[in-house]
Amino acid sequence: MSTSVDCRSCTGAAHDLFSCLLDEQRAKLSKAAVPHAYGPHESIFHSGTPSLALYCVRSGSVKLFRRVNNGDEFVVGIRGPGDLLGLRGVLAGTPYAATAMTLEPAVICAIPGESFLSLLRENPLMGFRLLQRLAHNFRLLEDQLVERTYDRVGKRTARFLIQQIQKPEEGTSEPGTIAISASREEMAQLIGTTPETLSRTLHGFASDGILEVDRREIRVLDLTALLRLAE
Amino acid sequence: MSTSVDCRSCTGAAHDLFSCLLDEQRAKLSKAAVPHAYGPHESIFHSGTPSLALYCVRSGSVKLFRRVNNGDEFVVGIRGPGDLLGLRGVLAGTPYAATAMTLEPAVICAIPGESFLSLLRENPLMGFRLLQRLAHNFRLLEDQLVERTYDRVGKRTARFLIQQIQKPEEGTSEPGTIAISASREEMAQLIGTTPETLSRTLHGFASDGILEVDRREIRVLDLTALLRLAE
DNA sequence: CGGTCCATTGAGCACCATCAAGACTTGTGG
DNA sequence: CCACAAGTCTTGATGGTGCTCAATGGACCG
Repeated sequence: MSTSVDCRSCTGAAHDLFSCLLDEQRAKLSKAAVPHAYGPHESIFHSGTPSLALYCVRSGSVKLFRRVNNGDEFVVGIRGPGDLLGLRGVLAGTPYAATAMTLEPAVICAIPGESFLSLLRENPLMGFRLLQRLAHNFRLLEDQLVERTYDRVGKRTARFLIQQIQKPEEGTSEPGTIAISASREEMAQLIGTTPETLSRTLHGFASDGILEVDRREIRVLDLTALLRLAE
Repeated sequence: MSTSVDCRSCTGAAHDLFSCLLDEQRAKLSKAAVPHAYGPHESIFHSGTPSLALYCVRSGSVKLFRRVNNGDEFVVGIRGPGDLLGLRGVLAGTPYAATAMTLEPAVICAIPGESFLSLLRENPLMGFRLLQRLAHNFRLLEDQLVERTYDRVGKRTARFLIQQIQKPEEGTSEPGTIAISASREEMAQLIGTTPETLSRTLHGFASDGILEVDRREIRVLDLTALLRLAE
Protein backbone atom coordinates (compact mmCIF):
# COMPACT_ATOMS: atom_id res chain seq x y z
CA MET A 1 0.00 0.00 0.00
CA SER A 2 1.81 2.95 -1.38
CA THR A 3 -0.48 5.81 -0.49
CA SER A 4 -2.56 6.40 2.56
CA VAL A 5 -5.49 8.66 3.22
CA ASP A 6 -7.09 10.28 6.19
CA CYS A 7 -10.85 10.32 5.78
CA ARG A 8 -11.08 12.84 8.57
CA SER A 9 -9.40 15.44 6.47
CA CYS A 10 -11.74 14.84 3.57
CA THR A 11 -13.85 17.90 2.89
CA GLY A 12 -17.37 18.19 1.65
CA ALA A 13 -20.47 16.20 2.28
CA ALA A 14 -18.63 12.95 2.86
CA HIS A 15 -17.26 14.42 6.03
CA ASP A 16 -20.78 14.83 7.31
CA LEU A 17 -21.35 11.19 6.73
CA PHE A 18 -18.17 9.93 8.31
CA SER A 19 -18.04 12.43 11.13
CA CYS A 20 -20.09 10.13 13.30
CA LEU A 21 -17.49 7.39 13.20
CA LEU A 22 -15.51 6.56 16.28
CA ASP A 23 -11.77 7.04 16.04
CA GLU A 24 -11.20 3.38 15.70
CA GLN A 25 -13.78 3.04 12.95
CA ARG A 26 -12.43 6.00 11.13
CA ALA A 27 -8.98 4.51 11.25
CA LYS A 28 -10.38 1.36 9.75
CA LEU A 29 -12.02 3.34 6.99
CA SER A 30 -8.88 5.33 6.29
CA LYS A 31 -6.97 2.12 6.03
CA ALA A 32 -9.48 0.50 3.71
CA ALA A 33 -9.89 3.50 1.43
CA VAL A 34 -7.48 3.63 -1.45
CA PRO A 35 -7.19 6.98 -3.16
CA HIS A 36 -6.44 7.25 -6.83
CA ALA A 37 -5.85 10.22 -9.09
CA TYR A 38 -7.77 9.99 -12.33
CA GLY A 39 -7.18 11.92 -15.48
CA PRO A 40 -10.09 13.36 -17.43
CA HIS A 41 -12.35 10.84 -19.17
CA GLU A 42 -11.13 7.88 -17.26
CA SER A 43 -13.72 5.35 -16.25
CA ILE A 44 -14.03 4.34 -12.63
CA PHE A 45 -16.36 1.42 -13.05
CA HIS A 46 -18.53 -0.01 -15.76
CA SER A 47 -22.20 -0.68 -15.90
CA GLY A 48 -22.98 -4.36 -15.47
CA THR A 49 -19.83 -5.33 -13.61
CA PRO A 50 -20.12 -6.57 -10.02
CA SER A 51 -20.21 -3.88 -7.36
CA LEU A 52 -17.09 -4.72 -5.44
CA ALA A 53 -16.31 -1.25 -4.23
CA LEU A 54 -17.79 2.05 -3.32
CA TYR A 55 -16.11 5.24 -4.46
CA CYS A 56 -15.87 8.47 -2.59
CA VAL A 57 -15.16 11.56 -4.65
CA ARG A 58 -12.58 13.80 -3.05
CA SER A 59 -12.15 16.28 -5.86
CA GLY A 60 -13.17 16.67 -9.46
CA SER A 61 -16.42 15.68 -11.08
CA VAL A 62 -17.80 12.51 -12.48
CA LYS A 63 -20.60 11.65 -14.86
CA LEU A 64 -22.74 8.60 -14.46
CA PHE A 65 -24.27 7.29 -17.62
CA ARG A 66 -25.95 4.32 -19.15
CA ARG A 67 -25.58 3.05 -22.61
CA VAL A 68 -28.95 2.90 -24.37
CA ASN A 69 -30.00 0.58 -27.17
CA ASN A 70 -29.05 2.83 -30.05
CA GLY A 71 -25.61 3.01 -28.55
CA ASP A 72 -25.32 6.50 -27.22
CA GLU A 73 -24.85 7.60 -23.65
CA PHE A 74 -27.59 8.70 -21.38
CA VAL A 75 -26.28 10.77 -18.51
CA VAL A 76 -28.05 9.82 -15.31
CA GLY A 77 -26.27 12.25 -13.04
CA ILE A 78 -23.16 14.19 -12.21
CA ARG A 79 -21.33 13.75 -8.93
CA GLY A 80 -18.77 15.94 -7.23
CA PRO A 81 -16.65 16.18 -4.08
CA GLY A 82 -18.16 14.36 -1.12
CA ASP A 83 -20.46 12.20 -3.18
CA LEU A 84 -20.42 8.45 -3.12
CA LEU A 85 -20.48 6.35 -6.26
CA GLY A 86 -21.66 2.79 -6.55
CA LEU A 87 -23.49 2.87 -3.25
CA ARG A 88 -26.58 1.23 -4.60
CA GLY A 89 -24.78 -1.69 -6.08
CA VAL A 90 -22.87 -2.35 -2.89
CA LEU A 91 -25.95 -2.10 -0.71
CA ALA A 92 -28.15 -4.24 -2.85
CA GLY A 93 -25.44 -6.60 -3.99
CA THR A 94 -26.28 -5.95 -7.63
CA PRO A 95 -23.99 -4.95 -10.47
CA TYR A 96 -23.40 -1.28 -11.13
CA ALA A 97 -26.33 0.15 -13.04
CA ALA A 98 -24.29 2.87 -14.67
CA THR A 99 -20.81 3.60 -15.84
CA ALA A 100 -18.85 6.26 -13.98
CA MET A 101 -16.37 8.44 -15.81
CA THR A 102 -14.45 11.50 -14.77
CA LEU A 103 -15.19 14.75 -16.53
CA GLU A 104 -12.08 16.45 -15.26
CA PRO A 105 -9.04 15.27 -13.32
CA ALA A 106 -10.30 13.81 -10.06
CA VAL A 107 -9.14 12.17 -6.88
CA ILE A 108 -11.38 9.36 -5.79
CA CYS A 109 -11.08 6.83 -2.99
CA ALA A 110 -12.09 3.25 -3.52
CA ILE A 111 -13.60 1.59 -0.47
CA PRO A 112 -14.06 -2.17 -0.63
CA GLY A 113 -17.75 -3.00 -0.39
CA GLU A 114 -17.21 -5.43 2.46
CA SER A 115 -15.32 -2.92 4.57
CA PHE A 116 -18.05 -0.42 4.10
CA LEU A 117 -20.80 -2.85 4.94
CA SER A 118 -19.09 -3.99 8.10
CA LEU A 119 -18.60 -0.38 9.11
CA LEU A 120 -22.27 0.12 8.51
CA ARG A 121 -23.09 -2.78 10.79
CA GLU A 122 -20.88 -1.36 13.50
CA ASN A 123 -22.24 2.13 13.31
CA PRO A 124 -26.01 2.46 12.93
CA LEU A 125 -25.81 6.23 13.06
CA MET A 126 -23.89 6.24 9.85
CA GLY A 127 -26.63 4.08 8.41
CA PHE A 128 -29.14 6.70 9.35
CA ARG A 129 -27.08 9.48 7.83
CA LEU A 130 -26.79 7.41 4.73
CA LEU A 131 -30.52 6.95 4.61
CA GLN A 132 -30.99 10.67 4.81
CA ARG A 133 -28.51 11.22 2.08
CA LEU A 134 -30.09 8.62 -0.15
CA ALA A 135 -33.46 10.18 0.54
CA HIS A 136 -32.12 13.53 -0.52
CA ASN A 137 -30.59 12.16 -3.69
CA PHE A 138 -33.83 10.44 -4.44
CA ARG A 139 -35.55 13.76 -4.45
CA LEU A 140 -32.96 15.27 -6.71
CA LEU A 141 -33.41 12.44 -9.14
CA GLU A 142 -37.14 12.99 -9.10
CA ASP A 143 -36.57 16.65 -9.82
CA GLN A 144 -34.43 15.63 -12.72
CA LEU A 145 -37.13 13.35 -14.04
CA VAL A 146 -39.63 16.17 -14.02
CA GLU A 147 -37.16 18.60 -15.51
CA ARG A 148 -36.11 16.35 -18.33
CA THR A 149 -39.67 15.61 -19.26
CA TYR A 150 -41.20 19.04 -18.92
CA ASP A 151 -38.56 21.64 -19.51
CA ARG A 152 -37.43 22.56 -22.97
CA VAL A 153 -33.83 22.53 -24.06
CA GLY A 154 -33.56 26.31 -23.66
CA LYS A 155 -34.49 26.17 -20.03
CA ARG A 156 -32.26 23.22 -19.29
CA THR A 157 -29.36 24.90 -21.02
CA ALA A 158 -29.88 28.09 -19.04
CA ARG A 159 -29.91 26.05 -15.81
CA PHE A 160 -26.78 24.26 -16.80
CA LEU A 161 -24.96 27.51 -17.48
CA ILE A 162 -26.04 28.94 -14.15
CA GLN A 163 -24.78 25.85 -12.37
CA GLN A 164 -21.47 26.26 -14.11
CA ILE A 165 -21.18 29.87 -13.02
CA GLN A 166 -21.79 28.94 -9.42
CA LYS A 167 -19.24 26.20 -9.57
CA PRO A 168 -16.14 27.07 -7.59
CA GLU A 169 -13.54 28.04 -10.14
CA GLU A 170 -9.84 28.39 -10.07
CA GLY A 171 -8.11 31.76 -10.09
CA THR A 172 -8.00 32.87 -13.68
CA SER A 173 -11.67 33.25 -14.49
CA GLU A 174 -13.54 36.53 -14.29
CA PRO A 175 -17.04 36.61 -12.90
CA GLY A 176 -19.64 35.61 -15.46
CA THR A 177 -17.19 33.71 -17.56
CA ILE A 178 -17.50 29.99 -17.94
CA ALA A 179 -14.53 28.02 -19.13
CA ILE A 180 -15.70 25.09 -21.20
CA SER A 181 -13.41 22.16 -20.79
CA ALA A 182 -15.86 19.72 -22.25
CA SER A 183 -16.60 19.32 -25.91
CA ARG A 184 -19.98 20.36 -27.24
CA GLU A 185 -20.83 16.71 -27.54
CA GLU A 186 -20.24 16.13 -23.86
CA MET A 187 -21.90 19.33 -22.81
CA ALA A 188 -24.94 18.34 -24.85
CA GLN A 189 -25.03 14.96 -23.10
CA LEU A 190 -25.06 16.58 -19.71
CA ILE A 191 -27.98 18.78 -20.71
CA GLY A 192 -29.74 15.96 -22.48
CA THR A 193 -29.72 17.07 -26.08
CA THR A 194 -27.61 16.89 -29.23
CA PRO A 195 -24.59 19.01 -30.13
CA GLU A 196 -26.48 20.60 -33.00
CA THR A 197 -29.38 21.70 -30.89
CA LEU A 198 -27.07 22.93 -28.17
CA SER A 199 -25.14 25.00 -30.66
CA ARG A 200 -28.32 26.55 -31.97
CA THR A 201 -29.54 27.25 -28.47
CA LEU A 202 -26.33 28.91 -27.37
CA HIS A 203 -26.10 31.06 -30.46
CA GLY A 204 -29.75 31.90 -30.07
CA PHE A 205 -28.98 33.20 -26.60
CA ALA A 206 -26.02 35.06 -28.04
CA SER A 207 -28.08 36.84 -30.64
CA ASP A 208 -30.44 37.88 -27.85
CA GLY A 209 -27.49 39.56 -26.20
CA ILE A 210 -27.48 37.18 -23.25
CA LEU A 211 -24.22 35.40 -23.94
CA GLU A 212 -21.03 35.70 -25.84
CA VAL A 213 -20.15 32.29 -27.15
CA ASP A 214 -16.70 31.18 -27.92
CA ARG A 215 -15.42 27.76 -28.66
CA ARG A 216 -14.14 27.20 -25.17
CA GLU A 217 -15.47 30.03 -23.18
CA ILE A 218 -18.89 31.47 -22.58
CA ARG A 219 -19.36 34.93 -21.14
CA VAL A 220 -22.65 35.75 -19.53
CA LEU A 221 -23.63 39.29 -20.45
CA ASP A 222 -27.15 39.35 -19.05
CA LEU A 223 -27.45 37.16 -16.00
CA THR A 224 -30.91 38.45 -15.20
CA ALA A 225 -32.23 37.27 -18.53
CA LEU A 226 -30.51 33.93 -18.09
CA LEU A 227 -32.07 33.46 -14.68
CA ARG A 228 -35.44 34.32 -16.14
CA LEU A 229 -35.00 31.69 -18.82
CA ALA A 230 -34.10 29.12 -16.19
CA GLU A 231 -37.14 30.25 -14.18
CA MET B 1 -58.48 3.76 18.76
CA SER B 2 -61.17 1.97 16.94
CA THR B 3 -59.24 -0.38 14.72
CA SER B 4 -56.04 -2.22 15.35
CA VAL B 5 -53.61 -3.86 13.03
CA ASP B 6 -51.04 -6.57 13.15
CA CYS B 7 -48.04 -5.68 11.04
CA ARG B 8 -46.90 -9.26 11.20
CA SER B 9 -49.81 -10.35 9.13
CA CYS B 10 -49.15 -7.75 6.49
CA THR B 11 -48.20 -9.34 3.23
CA GLY B 12 -45.86 -8.21 0.54
CA ALA B 13 -42.58 -6.42 0.60
CA ALA B 14 -43.31 -4.56 3.82
CA HIS B 15 -43.17 -7.85 5.62
CA ASP B 16 -39.59 -8.27 4.50
CA LEU B 17 -38.77 -4.97 6.03
CA PHE B 18 -40.49 -5.53 9.33
CA SER B 19 -39.66 -9.18 9.70
CA CYS B 20 -36.44 -8.29 11.46
CA LEU B 21 -38.23 -6.57 14.30
CA LEU B 22 -38.25 -8.14 17.73
CA ASP B 23 -41.64 -9.05 19.11
CA GLU B 24 -41.65 -6.09 21.37
CA GLN B 25 -40.76 -3.73 18.56
CA ARG B 26 -43.32 -5.21 16.29
CA ALA B 27 -45.94 -4.73 18.94
CA LYS B 28 -44.93 -1.12 19.17
CA LEU B 29 -45.24 -0.74 15.43
CA SER B 30 -48.60 -2.45 15.34
CA LYS B 31 -49.80 -0.14 18.03
CA ALA B 32 -48.54 2.97 16.27
CA ALA B 33 -49.85 2.04 12.85
CA VAL B 34 -53.33 3.23 12.09
CA PRO B 35 -55.00 1.56 9.14
CA HIS B 36 -57.50 3.40 7.01
CA ALA B 37 -59.62 2.32 4.08
CA TYR B 38 -59.52 4.78 1.21
CA GLY B 39 -61.92 5.02 -1.68
CA PRO B 40 -60.66 5.60 -5.18
CA HIS B 41 -59.14 9.01 -5.89
CA GLU B 42 -58.72 9.98 -2.30
CA SER B 43 -55.58 11.83 -1.40
CA ILE B 44 -53.36 10.52 1.37
CA PHE B 45 -51.07 13.50 1.72
CA HIS B 46 -50.30 16.63 -0.20
CA SER B 47 -47.11 17.93 -1.67
CA GLY B 48 -45.60 20.68 0.42
CA THR B 49 -47.20 19.74 3.74
CA PRO B 50 -44.98 18.64 6.61
CA SER B 51 -44.05 14.98 6.65
CA LEU B 52 -45.64 13.90 9.89
CA ALA B 53 -46.31 10.33 8.94
CA LEU B 54 -45.17 7.46 6.83
CA TYR B 55 -47.70 5.35 5.01
CA CYS B 56 -47.56 1.65 4.38
CA VAL B 57 -49.71 0.34 1.57
CA ARG B 58 -51.52 -2.84 2.50
CA SER B 59 -53.69 -3.19 -0.57
CA GLY B 60 -54.65 -1.16 -3.58
CA SER B 61 -52.51 1.17 -5.62
CA VAL B 62 -51.47 4.75 -5.27
CA LYS B 63 -50.10 7.34 -7.62
CA LEU B 64 -47.54 9.91 -6.58
CA PHE B 65 -47.57 13.10 -8.56
CA ARG B 66 -46.38 16.64 -8.57
CA ARG B 67 -48.18 19.62 -9.86
CA VAL B 68 -46.12 21.40 -12.50
CA ASN B 69 -46.20 25.07 -13.40
CA ASN B 70 -48.81 24.87 -16.12
CA GLY B 71 -51.07 23.22 -13.60
CA ASP B 72 -51.27 19.62 -14.70
CA GLU B 73 -50.11 16.56 -12.87
CA PHE B 74 -46.84 14.85 -13.42
CA VAL B 75 -46.90 11.28 -12.19
CA VAL B 76 -43.65 10.44 -10.45
CA GLY B 77 -44.48 6.87 -9.58
CA ILE B 78 -47.05 4.26 -8.71
CA ARG B 79 -46.94 2.30 -5.49
CA GLY B 80 -48.65 -0.88 -4.46
CA PRO B 81 -48.97 -3.33 -1.57
CA GLY B 82 -45.91 -3.39 0.68
CA ASP B 83 -44.58 -0.04 -0.46
CA LEU B 84 -43.92 2.84 1.86
CA LEU B 85 -45.05 6.36 1.07
CA GLY B 86 -43.57 9.54 2.44
CA LEU B 87 -40.41 7.85 3.61
CA ARG B 88 -38.15 10.50 2.24
CA GLY B 89 -39.89 13.34 3.93
CA VAL B 90 -39.86 11.59 7.28
CA LEU B 91 -36.20 10.66 7.03
CA ALA B 92 -34.98 14.02 5.87
CA GLY B 93 -37.47 16.04 7.87
CA THR B 94 -38.63 17.85 4.76
CA PRO B 95 -42.15 18.33 3.46
CA TYR B 96 -43.64 15.74 1.14
CA ALA B 97 -42.31 16.31 -2.36
CA ALA B 98 -45.34 14.81 -4.04
CA THR B 99 -49.02 14.27 -3.52
CA ALA B 100 -50.24 10.71 -2.98
CA MET B 101 -53.63 9.65 -4.26
CA THR B 102 -55.29 6.27 -4.48
CA LEU B 103 -56.09 4.92 -7.92
CA GLU B 104 -58.42 2.25 -6.62
CA PRO B 105 -59.83 1.45 -3.20
CA ALA B 106 -56.92 0.90 -0.86
CA VAL B 107 -56.06 0.08 2.72
CA ILE B 108 -53.12 2.05 4.00
CA CYS B 109 -51.57 2.29 7.44
CA ALA B 110 -50.35 5.60 8.77
CA ILE B 111 -47.27 5.35 10.95
CA PRO B 112 -46.29 8.47 12.89
CA GLY B 113 -42.89 9.67 11.75
CA GLU B 114 -41.52 9.78 15.27
CA SER B 115 -42.52 6.21 16.03
CA PHE B 116 -40.86 5.05 12.90
CA LEU B 117 -37.68 6.96 13.55
CA SER B 118 -37.39 5.65 17.07
CA LEU B 119 -37.94 2.14 15.81
CA LEU B 120 -35.19 2.77 13.32
CA ARG B 121 -32.86 3.82 16.11
CA GLU B 122 -33.67 0.70 18.06
CA ASN B 123 -33.20 -1.65 15.20
CA PRO B 124 -30.24 -1.01 12.92
CA LEU B 125 -30.99 -4.07 10.87
CA MET B 126 -34.21 -2.50 9.74
CA GLY B 127 -32.19 0.53 8.78
CA PHE B 128 -30.07 -1.63 6.59
CA ARG B 129 -33.06 -3.25 4.98
CA LEU B 130 -34.48 0.16 4.38
CA LEU B 131 -31.25 1.25 2.74
CA GLN B 132 -31.43 -1.69 0.43
CA ARG B 133 -34.98 -0.92 -0.42
CA LEU B 134 -34.26 2.72 -1.06
CA ALA B 135 -31.32 1.70 -3.20
CA HIS B 136 -33.58 -0.52 -5.22
CA ASN B 137 -36.20 2.17 -5.67
CA PHE B 138 -33.50 4.53 -6.70
CA ARG B 139 -32.63 2.26 -9.53
CA LEU B 140 -36.22 1.96 -10.61
CA LEU B 141 -36.53 5.72 -10.68
CA GLU B 142 -33.42 5.93 -12.79
CA ASP B 143 -34.91 3.41 -15.16
CA GLN B 144 -37.97 5.55 -15.37
CA LEU B 145 -35.89 8.61 -16.16
CA VAL B 146 -34.24 6.84 -19.04
CA GLU B 147 -37.51 5.38 -20.24
CA ARG B 148 -39.38 8.66 -20.19
CA THR B 149 -36.65 10.42 -22.06
CA TYR B 150 -35.76 7.82 -24.62
CA ASP B 151 -38.75 5.66 -25.26
CA ARG B 152 -41.58 6.78 -27.46
CA VAL B 153 -45.18 6.73 -26.44
CA GLY B 154 -45.84 3.48 -28.29
CA LYS B 155 -43.22 1.63 -26.33
CA ARG B 156 -44.28 3.10 -23.02
CA THR B 157 -47.88 2.24 -23.72
CA ALA B 158 -46.99 -1.33 -24.59
CA ARG B 159 -45.03 -1.62 -21.36
CA PHE B 160 -47.89 -0.23 -19.39
CA LEU B 161 -50.31 -2.73 -20.87
CA ILE B 162 -47.98 -5.60 -20.11
CA GLN B 163 -47.68 -4.47 -16.53
CA GLN B 164 -51.43 -4.39 -16.30
CA ILE B 165 -51.72 -7.92 -17.60
CA GLN B 166 -49.27 -9.18 -15.03
CA LYS B 167 -51.08 -7.42 -12.25
CA PRO B 168 -52.90 -9.86 -10.01
CA GLU B 169 -56.51 -9.65 -10.99
CA GLU B 170 -59.69 -10.65 -9.36
CA GLY B 171 -61.72 -13.63 -10.49
CA THR B 172 -63.79 -12.46 -13.40
CA SER B 173 -61.17 -11.57 -15.94
CA GLU B 174 -59.99 -13.89 -18.68
CA PRO B 175 -56.32 -14.08 -19.50
CA GLY B 176 -55.18 -11.32 -21.80
CA THR B 177 -58.00 -9.04 -20.85
CA ILE B 178 -57.32 -5.84 -19.02
CA ALA B 179 -60.11 -4.14 -17.18
CA ILE B 180 -59.65 -0.41 -17.34
CA SER B 181 -60.93 1.23 -14.22
CA ALA B 182 -59.13 4.47 -14.88
CA SER B 183 -60.26 7.08 -17.33
CA ARG B 184 -58.23 7.68 -20.45
CA GLU B 185 -57.04 10.89 -18.91
CA GLU B 186 -55.64 9.10 -15.91
CA MET B 187 -54.22 6.27 -17.93
CA ALA B 188 -52.47 8.81 -20.12
CA GLN B 189 -50.97 10.46 -17.06
CA LEU B 190 -49.54 7.20 -15.85
CA ILE B 191 -47.90 6.61 -19.21
CA GLY B 192 -46.81 10.19 -19.51
CA THR B 193 -48.78 11.42 -22.49
CA THR B 194 -52.10 13.03 -23.39
CA PRO B 195 -55.48 11.31 -23.74
CA GLU B 196 -55.56 12.08 -27.46
CA THR B 197 -52.20 10.52 -28.17
CA LEU B 198 -53.05 7.53 -26.01
CA SER B 199 -56.28 6.99 -27.89
CA ARG B 200 -54.49 7.12 -31.21
CA THR B 201 -51.81 4.76 -29.97
CA LEU B 202 -54.28 2.21 -28.68
CA HIS B 203 -56.36 2.28 -31.84
CA GLY B 204 -53.20 2.10 -33.86
CA PHE B 205 -52.35 -1.12 -32.05
CA ALA B 206 -55.89 -2.30 -32.63
CA SER B 207 -55.70 -1.79 -36.38
CA ASP B 208 -52.49 -3.79 -36.34
CA GLY B 209 -54.46 -6.63 -34.82
CA ILE B 210 -52.62 -6.50 -31.54
CA LEU B 211 -55.44 -5.30 -29.35
CA GLU B 212 -59.16 -5.01 -29.18
CA VAL B 213 -59.99 -1.73 -27.56
CA ASP B 214 -63.15 -1.04 -25.72
CA ARG B 215 -64.02 1.86 -23.54
CA ARG B 216 -63.29 -0.01 -20.34
CA GLU B 217 -61.65 -3.16 -21.42
CA ILE B 218 -58.67 -4.00 -23.54
CA ARG B 219 -58.12 -7.49 -24.91
CA VAL B 220 -54.66 -8.46 -25.96
CA LEU B 221 -54.84 -10.52 -29.13
CA ASP B 222 -51.18 -10.72 -29.98
CA LEU B 223 -49.05 -10.74 -26.87
CA THR B 224 -45.91 -11.55 -28.80
CA ALA B 225 -46.24 -8.42 -30.88
CA LEU B 226 -46.93 -6.38 -27.77
CA LEU B 227 -43.84 -7.72 -26.08
CA ARG B 228 -41.85 -6.89 -29.16
CA LEU B 229 -43.12 -3.33 -29.10
CA ALA B 230 -42.13 -3.05 -25.46
CA GLU B 231 -38.75 -4.51 -26.42
C1' DC C 1 -0.04 23.81 -46.36
C1' DG C 2 -2.99 19.98 -46.41
C1' DG C 3 -5.54 16.94 -43.12
C1' DT C 4 -8.39 15.99 -39.32
C1' DC C 5 -11.43 17.07 -35.90
C1' DC C 6 -14.89 19.87 -34.03
C1' DA C 7 -18.39 23.50 -34.26
C1' DT C 8 -21.76 25.61 -36.84
C1' DT C 9 -25.46 26.14 -40.06
C1' DG C 10 -29.08 24.47 -43.15
C1' DA C 11 -32.96 21.52 -44.65
C1' DG C 12 -36.14 18.04 -43.74
C1' DC C 13 -38.83 15.31 -40.96
C1' DA C 14 -40.77 12.51 -36.97
C1' DC C 15 -43.19 12.73 -32.96
C1' DC C 16 -46.45 14.40 -30.25
C1' DA C 17 -49.08 18.28 -27.93
C1' DT C 18 -52.69 21.30 -28.88
C1' DC C 19 -56.94 22.97 -30.60
C1' DA C 20 -61.27 21.80 -32.48
C1' DA C 21 -65.09 19.13 -33.82
C1' DG C 22 -67.76 15.05 -33.89
C1' DA C 23 -69.48 10.42 -31.86
C1' DC C 24 -70.79 7.94 -28.20
C1' DT C 25 -72.00 7.04 -23.24
C1' DT C 26 -74.05 8.13 -19.12
C1' DG C 27 -77.01 10.52 -16.08
C1' DT C 28 -81.12 13.24 -14.94
C1' DG C 29 -85.64 14.98 -14.99
C1' DG C 30 -89.92 15.14 -17.08
C1' DC D 1 -89.24 5.58 -21.50
C1' DC D 2 -87.72 9.42 -23.87
C1' DA D 3 -85.17 13.82 -24.34
C1' DC D 4 -81.72 16.56 -23.28
C1' DA D 5 -77.46 17.67 -21.09
C1' DA D 6 -72.86 16.79 -19.68
C1' DG D 7 -69.04 14.23 -19.80
C1' DT D 8 -65.82 11.17 -22.11
C1' DC D 9 -63.64 9.15 -26.01
C1' DT D 10 -62.31 9.49 -30.64
C1' DT D 11 -60.78 11.56 -34.84
C1' DG D 12 -59.02 15.31 -37.65
C1' DA D 13 -55.96 19.19 -38.65
C1' DT D 14 -52.14 21.95 -37.41
C1' DG D 15 -47.92 23.48 -35.47
C1' DG D 16 -43.78 23.42 -32.53
C1' DT D 17 -39.77 21.30 -30.79
C1' DG D 18 -35.83 19.09 -31.53
C1' DC D 19 -33.43 15.07 -33.86
C1' DT D 20 -31.18 13.48 -38.14
C1' DC D 21 -28.50 13.91 -42.09
C1' DA D 22 -25.61 16.67 -44.78
C1' DA D 23 -22.64 20.48 -45.98
C1' DT D 24 -19.77 24.15 -44.71
C1' DG D 25 -16.48 26.75 -41.91
C1' DG D 26 -12.65 27.18 -38.62
C1' DA D 27 -9.12 25.66 -35.50
C1' DC D 28 -5.30 23.00 -34.46
C1' DC D 29 -1.51 19.94 -35.64
C1' DG D 30 1.60 17.72 -38.06
